[in-house]
Amino acid sequence: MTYTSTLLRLLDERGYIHQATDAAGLDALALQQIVPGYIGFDATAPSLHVGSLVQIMMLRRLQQTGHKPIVLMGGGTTKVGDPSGKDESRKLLTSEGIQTNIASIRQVFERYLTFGDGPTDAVMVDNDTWLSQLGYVELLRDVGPHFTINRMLTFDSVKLRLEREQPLTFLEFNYMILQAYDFRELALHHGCRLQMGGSDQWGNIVNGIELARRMESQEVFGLTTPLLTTADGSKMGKTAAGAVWLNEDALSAYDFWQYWRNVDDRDVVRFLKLFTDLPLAEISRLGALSGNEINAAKLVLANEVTRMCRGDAAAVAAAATAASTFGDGGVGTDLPVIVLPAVGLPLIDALVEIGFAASRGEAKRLIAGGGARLDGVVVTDDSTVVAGGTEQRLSSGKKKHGVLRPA
RNA sequence: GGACAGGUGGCCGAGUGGUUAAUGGCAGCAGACUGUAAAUCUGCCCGCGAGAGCGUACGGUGGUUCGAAUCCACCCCUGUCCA
Repeated sequence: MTYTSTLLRLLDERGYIHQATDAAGLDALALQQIVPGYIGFDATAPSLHVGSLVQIMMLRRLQQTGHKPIVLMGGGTTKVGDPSGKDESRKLLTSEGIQTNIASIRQVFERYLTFGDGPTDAVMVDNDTWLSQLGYVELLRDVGPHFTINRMLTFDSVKLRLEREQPLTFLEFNYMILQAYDFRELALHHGCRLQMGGSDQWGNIVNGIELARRMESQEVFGLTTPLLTTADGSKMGKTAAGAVWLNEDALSAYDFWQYWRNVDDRDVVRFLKLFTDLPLAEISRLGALSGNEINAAKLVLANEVTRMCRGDAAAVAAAATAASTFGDGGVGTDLPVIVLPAVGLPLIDALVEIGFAASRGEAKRLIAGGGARLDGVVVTDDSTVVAGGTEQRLSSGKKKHGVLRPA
């Protein structure tokens, strides 16, 4: 399908579109007016991770093409817990915890979007402000008639849980209703005409559209992104060390940069389109690189994404550290550092302290397996004590490096 | 409330009295090969301890036994069907 609006053309070219409820209608709307569009985000953790980055980028694209992004924080829905794609119930958080998380998450959005009061400035809203005001009886009366259980049972998020014979509580079952209510609320009070989200949110989005239509006679649209998996089929954003967090205090810029530097060859072009602002021509040039040369494209990817998410200085420092660490065996400024006492430090303790091993036993196994290195030299004796006095580079395998620095 | 089926290590899933810290798979870590990629192959994969070993662990609590994830009792939780 060819689009005429800059919004849909951009989204289409760069690979954001998976499904749309009425692509032609949305295209036409985007030509006529500023389209306020929203995406909902969890507030379950103090930081979002790379898994949410496509959605953040979608909002950025919306703003880039002259429309208005609405960031919906799920302060209220987080109290309930989204059953979509989860095979077990989520822990419930306290209100204070949720508010702290929202404040922390907002910092990242400020790097991607321009907030303010202008017509295309981004706004952030919290669905707790209206959800917590809802009365049960009123909700049943106003919203209840628009949902049938028959239909609700057909949604994948619900079906999956039932098929797997896993519990799905009434609380979670109601999640889709609350989420649908959000769309109706935003349509009513913010003129919102579009909800976007991952493909797993399709059911929720469609519900919201129907509810807005039935209650407000307002035509609104839905658009989903492909569920992003890495080329080897795993969900994006999880690595050894855990999730790839967007907030600086949750994951260092160096590790963040490394994540992008190490993506699968097959993902490079796709990621450049989705996660950077580089022109498509430049991206296809980079994508044409083959073999060893593709590493140049990965460098660009890591630099660009880190710059956008963490700022220029962080990106430059991370790149420099990587160049030094992998290039000439030096130590960059971004590597993790622990203090090396003058009397020295047992190698096992150093590995644990710097975080390369979770326990002393694990550290020993690492050493026994030939994975521990001091200044690039493999150490196989687990009783080794690192001598104090001089700075040394401690490594676990070839990729994880840290610095032991005399006090 | 009743009948039945279940609850095992991060996940899935074997195991129905002893050599079981518990088969296998996934995930993870390390090694080889490479390009800080993928695929493949190899080793490791509860904690403490230099080691012998010790401590914890199969929903919970008690019990039977020389010995229990495995048997018994009660309890908790989940599912399916019935009321």
